[in-house]
Amino acid sequence: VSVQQARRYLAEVIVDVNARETDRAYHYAIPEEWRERVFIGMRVLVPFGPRRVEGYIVSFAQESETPADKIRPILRLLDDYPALTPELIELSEWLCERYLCTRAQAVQALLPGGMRLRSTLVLEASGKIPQALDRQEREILAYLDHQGPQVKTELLNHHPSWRRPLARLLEKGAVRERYVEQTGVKEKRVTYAVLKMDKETLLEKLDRLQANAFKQKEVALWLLQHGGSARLRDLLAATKASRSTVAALRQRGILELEQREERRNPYEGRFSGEREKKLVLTPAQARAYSAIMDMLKTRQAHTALLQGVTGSGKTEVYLQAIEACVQTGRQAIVLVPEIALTPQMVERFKRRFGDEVAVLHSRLSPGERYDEWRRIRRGEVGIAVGARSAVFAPFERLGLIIIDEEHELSYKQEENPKYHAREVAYFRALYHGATVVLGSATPSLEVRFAAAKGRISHIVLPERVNQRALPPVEIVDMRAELRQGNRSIFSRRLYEAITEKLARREQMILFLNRRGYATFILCRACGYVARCPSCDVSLTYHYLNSLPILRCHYCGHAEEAVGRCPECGSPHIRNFGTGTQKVEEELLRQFPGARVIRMDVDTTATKGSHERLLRSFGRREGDILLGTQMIAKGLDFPGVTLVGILTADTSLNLPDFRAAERTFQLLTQVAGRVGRHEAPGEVILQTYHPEHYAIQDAVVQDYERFFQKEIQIRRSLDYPPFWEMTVFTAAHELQEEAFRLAKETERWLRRSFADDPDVIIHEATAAPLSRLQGRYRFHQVIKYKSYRKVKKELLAAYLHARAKARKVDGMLTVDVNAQMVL
DNA sequence: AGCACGCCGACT
DNA sequence: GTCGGCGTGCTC
Repeated sequence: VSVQQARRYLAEVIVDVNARETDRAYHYAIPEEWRERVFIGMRVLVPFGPRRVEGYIVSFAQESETPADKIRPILRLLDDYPALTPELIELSEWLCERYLCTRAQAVQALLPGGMRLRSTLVLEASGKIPQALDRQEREILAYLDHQGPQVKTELLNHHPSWRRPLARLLEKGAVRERYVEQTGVKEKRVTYAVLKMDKETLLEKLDRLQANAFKQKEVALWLLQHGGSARLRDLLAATKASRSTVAALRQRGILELEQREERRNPYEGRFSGEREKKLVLTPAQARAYSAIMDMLKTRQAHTALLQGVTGSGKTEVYLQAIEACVQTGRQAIVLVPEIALTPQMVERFKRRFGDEVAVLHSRLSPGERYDEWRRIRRGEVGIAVGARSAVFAPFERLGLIIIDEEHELSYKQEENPKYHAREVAYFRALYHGATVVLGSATPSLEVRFAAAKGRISHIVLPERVNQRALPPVEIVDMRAELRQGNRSIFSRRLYEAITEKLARREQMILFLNRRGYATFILCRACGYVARCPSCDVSLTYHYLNSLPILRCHYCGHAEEAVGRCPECGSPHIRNFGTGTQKVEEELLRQFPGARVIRMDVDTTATKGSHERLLRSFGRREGDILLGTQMIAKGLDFPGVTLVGILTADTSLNLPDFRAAERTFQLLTQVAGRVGRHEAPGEVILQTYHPEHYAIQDAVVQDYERFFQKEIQIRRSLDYPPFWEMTVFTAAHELQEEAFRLAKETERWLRRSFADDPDVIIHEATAAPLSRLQGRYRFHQVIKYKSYRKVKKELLAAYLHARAKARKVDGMLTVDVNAQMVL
């Protein structure tokens, strides 16, 4: 240690500047007085050109190639502990290589967003006024005097012409620049009042107080009753005392005020009681459990697919494996799709493990998130449950990573770094010798294929815990309905079922994968369809506070809906397709008195609304839960006896190679919401493609049959899992330019991989979403057998094409191991 | 990515 | 002459 300490002269620092040009370590001097307190992985504030930015120490050095006069000292340590562990530093490096992102982006993904430092340069009048000032200089000074200090970049954005006169004012000293660092979330500190003497001394001392010091006595006794220390706020509230009373007690040395750190606990006061007991495992569960135990015990990296139908008790296996893992002093991460991270799911973990589990999800405040993260970082908890980014939970003795609903697309991040949580889990498992368990009723083709090839273990839970058969699924051919004159959203069969369930006061779930009112609007006179002005999609009809508006689901553009066709003026303009809003309206019309709870992005936008709606349905305050994707997963309501899938085809018609897989998974998932308890359930599935294999196989819940068919298609069309796919996307305001950029990428790739049989380079083509936010989009797809063999060339192609795109004001992005091609 | 600098055509 | 737009280069 002492040798290392002695050598801490220079720190190699990654700066939080997201640019290729600055994507490397910079050397900074470590001020002498910090040499004992500086560690690898710490966040620091450093000068960077004319700016100050956040940086991360990735190593120490004694000497540097950089001339000594260029090396500047670290300005500040941002934490008193290293935010990044050595493993996370390595992981950030791996993320860059794997997903072709910058180091700054990689590190940002690893840390809770709220803790990032934001530095702004603020201008203020110095009060010193030189004599010779021109008109503009006087104007700026007057502005600053009047409006107070201004953020420099904002000021110059509003008044670009002020750049030069401002520079002169700075030189003359009439205006000052000052850096303001917003440190991001910090520990929450709360003032406590603490008694400074024992009971006897206190009572004695109180006796000797003046007779009229009622309040002081009251406060001191209250504090004594409450264990000698309490939050100052609580004390003042309870005793109705004022600060001056407390100050008087302080003066007499009776109590002292202390700043204490306080945890922002999102589950304050809940789950503190008795822990839920383990359930008795079924023989199949016990076999799964012991298979996982065997892998854990080796302390070597292992992966297993845990495949079990909905209701087969995967979660109980997870819980017991986690418990065993934690008992041996190792830690566990559980990933759940954000959409399935419902209160029900969190409660299950909290009831079992109480405060031993840290929960990370998007509905926490930045402060709560930071505190949960720090409990993990300090090793105070052994378990982290969360969505995708929880895979970065900074544990140092990781033993087990569970990815539930492994097939979910949300495990792939859509922004840089475009990582897949499963791949990050593999990296971490290798580092720690940990076990990865991938759980699903409908595994992704990649994972199921890996199990078939023996690359990962395959554990199967063949039946439901309660031995209840899966609910019968009935297909309704909507084409036949139409032929027989039923133009309603509800088939006659579904209509009857809803009527019957309502009469019996049973609950039901209706699923529709589309929000809004109508999917598009069309003029029957001239064929005009309302489209987004900046994206290549039709606008969706919504009601916002009972006002009809047209909205783009991709960029958020909204416009008022008019009763006449803007092209030909015809009044015969009407809605086609159906969204959740319209279904809700139809339900209320056709089933008067039915209580409908609608759940989609529009009704769950505000904090807590998601939980509120679910709880309300759980308390049977609604008969029908109508919703999109978000009701497909993780929900468990004993009273539900009917699931209606209004159109099973929406996802089937997506122009993506995973359309069939997605459809099968979604239908199986939704059907699984019913009949988990005593009441038998049924599922009614409406479709225009009853003969499609994804639908046929979902109806009988035959994953294996689906897998066999789909894997053959993937093989014959050269899709994953046989090839990995990387997609370059070129975007430009002009269609020709976007195409040219994609073509340029294609050309470069073809030159790099001449006739490599392990690489397939596709022709540049228009993206299915051919225009987005005002830019035309073209794809360039490349497939390969081994990333290791192509990564250098991929990076070169990317940098080349990106540089070209820059020059013409275009965009070029890359998605390594793309999961979706839209 | 920011930010400053410096060049150059368009104005008072 | 100066103003304002934009390309270029640097950041330990």
